[in-house]
Amino acid sequence: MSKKKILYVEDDESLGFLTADSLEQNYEVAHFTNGKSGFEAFCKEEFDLCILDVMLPDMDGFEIATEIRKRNQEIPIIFLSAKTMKEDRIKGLKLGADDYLVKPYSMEELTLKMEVFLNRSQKNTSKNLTTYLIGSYEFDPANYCVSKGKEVTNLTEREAALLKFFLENKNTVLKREKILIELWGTDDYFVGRSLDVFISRLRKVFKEEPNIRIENIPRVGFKLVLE
Amino acid sequence: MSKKKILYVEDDESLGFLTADSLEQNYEVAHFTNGKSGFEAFCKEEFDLCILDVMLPDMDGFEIATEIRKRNQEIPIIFLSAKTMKEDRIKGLKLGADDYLVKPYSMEELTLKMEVFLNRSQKNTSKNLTTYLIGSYEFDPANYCVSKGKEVTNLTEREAALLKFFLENKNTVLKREKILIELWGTDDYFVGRSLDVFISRLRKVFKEEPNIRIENIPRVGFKLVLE
DNA sequence: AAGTTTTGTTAATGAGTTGTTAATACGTTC
DNA sequence: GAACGTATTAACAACTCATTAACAAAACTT
Repeated sequence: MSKKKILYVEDDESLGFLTADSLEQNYEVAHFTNGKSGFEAFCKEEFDLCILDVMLPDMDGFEIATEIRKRNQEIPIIFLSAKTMKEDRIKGLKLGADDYLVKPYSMEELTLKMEVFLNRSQKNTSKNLTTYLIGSYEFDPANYCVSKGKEVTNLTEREAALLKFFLENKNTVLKREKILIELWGTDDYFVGRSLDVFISRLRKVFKEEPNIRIENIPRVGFKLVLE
Repeated sequence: MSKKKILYVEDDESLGFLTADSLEQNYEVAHFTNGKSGFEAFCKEEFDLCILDVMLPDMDGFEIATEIRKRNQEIPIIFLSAKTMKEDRIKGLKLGADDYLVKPYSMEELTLKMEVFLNRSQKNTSKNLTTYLIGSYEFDPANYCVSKGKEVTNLTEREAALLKFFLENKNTVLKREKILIELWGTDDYFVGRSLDVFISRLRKVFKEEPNIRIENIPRVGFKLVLE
């Protein structure tokens, strides 16, 4: 099945490129950094879903949405906004947006919403896995628990999300910022420290099995090593 | 390139042996006639692709696939089924099958699909689009590591950057200045000495292989020589 | 050949990062 | 609003790595 085409208009450089990069794993992403070029792209090509930042140079997200809706009543539109402002939210939904995400949002949150609208039944199949085997442990991401024989350890939501992310990328280095944007939606000193705390907790869960390791690459990130 | 290993589980005698025979021209085939032994083989050996009949004694194709997916999210799985039943097809795909063939299928059809997945997974594994071969070592710049067989050495960020720069310019002289400006952004006495320290460390990584050398051209720079 | 500069290597240093545990804040449920 | 579970922040210990230092070896200079 071919990748869905996403129109993504976002002018914030760091957030935009990181998000686009992350989305490109599962979608074909056309990323524009100003309203006008984004809208022009919409007119030229066929997309499956639009993600629009509200505040943009040239032409704001609402204007783009208005024009898009004149031409296509079906295509899902998701707004992104730094503001929580209720009026914005309502304005967006009135224009025919399908959903609204307030920054900072996590990639997890975003892709989840996207999936709902694209209603992809057989998505990245490994993500629908019931359980993962990790050494002699079994991890059930839906139920937030890790078991070894009869021994069951409950994980918290974040612990489970982090572990799942590692498993989807096992044996490869995940950069700190990538993890943070994916799961927390931002990347600052404090969420960074939070990540370290969760890493520590996950290590504790698997401490008995020395061939399950979360290795640190200083100043870069972490790698889940399974041998 | 060595032959790809195929796990093939099919209980129908005449079809199974004929197919296995035919596949053996191009692949290394492990053929099992019941679910349990097929799955056990999967656990013991490393395969490149699985072909599973749905209806099998002991353990059906879906069960095998479920267990396989817990252990390996990447390996392509192709189901074979006598039934056209849509539910079966969907069930299979949900379990993470990559394709589905309805019997009777032609060998041509089967090998075609196999090739698609084998090529794809080959590309996928090299999604670290640049993994360099250095003698009997393999360097993965995205993962900051050098491996020789099962032995894996983690490099630091700087070591990896330097090694990558050398590999991009192997067998050519890199001026000190150029390396320093490229990687450190400046060129003074102290960063120069730092470079020398890193050169020394990289040499240590490859010290066992005498035909991997970082040669010094006095007052000019260094050259990575690979023979 | 003696003196000077450059490079090789190992070790010491220090800034910054990470590991870990505890304390606090937050949100939910009753 | 108390009790609970969780995420975040704080605090401090431990560690890592790039840099600097120190000294040895090699390469140039005169």
